[in-house]
Amino acid sequence: MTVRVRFAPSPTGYLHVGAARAALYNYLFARQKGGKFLLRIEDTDLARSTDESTRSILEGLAWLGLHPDEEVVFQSSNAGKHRSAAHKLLAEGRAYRDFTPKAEPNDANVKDSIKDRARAAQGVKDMRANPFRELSADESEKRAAAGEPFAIRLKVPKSGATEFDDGVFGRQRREYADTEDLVLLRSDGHPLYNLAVVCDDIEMGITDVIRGQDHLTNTHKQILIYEALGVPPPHFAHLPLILAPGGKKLSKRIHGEIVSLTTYRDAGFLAAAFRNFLALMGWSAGEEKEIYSLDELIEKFSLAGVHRSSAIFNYEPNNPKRWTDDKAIWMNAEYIRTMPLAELLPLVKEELRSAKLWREEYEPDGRALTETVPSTADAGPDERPAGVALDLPEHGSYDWFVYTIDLIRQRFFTLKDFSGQGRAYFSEDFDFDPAAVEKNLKKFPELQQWLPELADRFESVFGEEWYNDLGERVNHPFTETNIEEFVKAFTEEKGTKLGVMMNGARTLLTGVAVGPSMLSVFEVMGLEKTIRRLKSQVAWN
RNA sequence: GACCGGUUCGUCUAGGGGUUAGGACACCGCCCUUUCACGGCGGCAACACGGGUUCAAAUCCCGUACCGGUUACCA
Repeated sequence: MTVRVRFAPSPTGYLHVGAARAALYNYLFARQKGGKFLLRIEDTDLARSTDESTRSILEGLAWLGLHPDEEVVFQSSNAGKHRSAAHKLLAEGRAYRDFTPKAEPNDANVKDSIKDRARAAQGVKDMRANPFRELSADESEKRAAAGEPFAIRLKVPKSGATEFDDGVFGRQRREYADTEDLVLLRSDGHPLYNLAVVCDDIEMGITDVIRGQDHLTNTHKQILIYEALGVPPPHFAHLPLILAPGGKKLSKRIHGEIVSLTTYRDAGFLAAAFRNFLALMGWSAGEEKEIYSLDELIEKFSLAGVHRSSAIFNYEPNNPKRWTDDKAIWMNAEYIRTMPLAELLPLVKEELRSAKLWREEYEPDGRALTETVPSTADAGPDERPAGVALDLPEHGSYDWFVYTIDLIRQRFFTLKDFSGQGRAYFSEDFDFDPAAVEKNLKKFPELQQWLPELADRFESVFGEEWYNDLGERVNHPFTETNIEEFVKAFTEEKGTKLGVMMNGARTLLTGVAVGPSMLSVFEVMGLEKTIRRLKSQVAWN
């Protein structure tokens, strides 16, 4: 039988990282088994469901690359079928009308009041105590016909137990006595979750239900419904929950946008990196490997490798450096510095574009950024693209762009860094990090004279261009080797350390204190910008 | 309260009767270096507790503690 799994979120907010992980596991499972991955939006809670939420879920899944194989199912459009299933069970005597007046929902703290009520009952509640359970069919019909409102409840047998083998948690058993006569249909005619899920899963031909552990006890109720309906239940597998630091459930109300998938997209995470991180939250292939491509995840994934214990999603709200799980941040950085440039470049392009830093010259006709480009990070000056080593006019070209990105990506954590920390590479309008100015400039006041002087020297040595008859440049090109020799001599002349000069220059050129080798920075900025920025007094004021 | 689960470094985890309990992130130190959040080397750091079973328990059994889930005419 072909495997068919589904991800079934309710559209009552953004896509939660835990839900995203459930979607991912479903997807991996389906792909590995050659099955289908389906999406069903459980929008039966009219009061809380929103279209915006549905869009956000769809967006999030698309970002992660989890595309459903069939048309999206909206649960609300199946309400009629759910209703008739309930009535069928009623007609067969497997369910009954409950004329108990509906209790008023006590607002915000429903969960707490339920818990309190249960605690007060001391756990000795008789689940079969409903007086309408044994009401005669005639009487029941009569009252219904008279217009008295009623809910339909499943008639759970008095003795026995539901059992199933969970793909993660193993054999599960629950006495009927512990399961109430659950409501299938509300008195206003709306089907309830457990009925809707079962009906839809049957209708969609779901073979394996992989979902959060919070549904583990629901499963027993659902099996009861399958049995009443006379349909064999699918396989079930429940996933451990993702907790916040301190061991509490990761929730929107308490933990805010940290739990939303879109937060990560918007913060400059790579989908591949976050997917990789998510896959490892609660699953392991049992090997010492951390970086997995999607294909590898599909190949290696197994329910047996899913843990039974919940994982903690670590983060520190007030620490900008650790605003989310540090392993997630590390993994994103790892992807940024090691992934093929052809995959990274288009993402950087998008980032620069949205920061208004993108220039069409970086991707001229016939040179798509998606074409395979070898990393030049370890290449010597002679092996680099021509446009890089020769300063203008190639400066700002495709080759310059590719080389620059490859250079600066080594120390970046997110795509945002390309437009933030890396802004000075693409724009004249960049800020100076006060800490960098303090540490690298103000601490050495002489630099205010020296650096502009260095600029003048640069100009006289590298500025004029002479060419021979063949059109080859014969004077000093502004390249690492030449710059190094020159700056060293200049530093010696001033009687200071090379580091002082270099770091001062770094701050003026890039606005920050960290980055690649300063020689590369000079080269990549080009002579013109280097001179202008070394002379600028903006940072000094 | 009841039912169901869980508990290996701070975090993610490997290991499922005999291991110096392994890796990764984070952290610390050293090296490289013009800086650095790159890289290299090294370090710190864990089997919740108590009983059993066994020659031998992180690993199997029981109990306790703690944590989580569920206990709706929410999903």
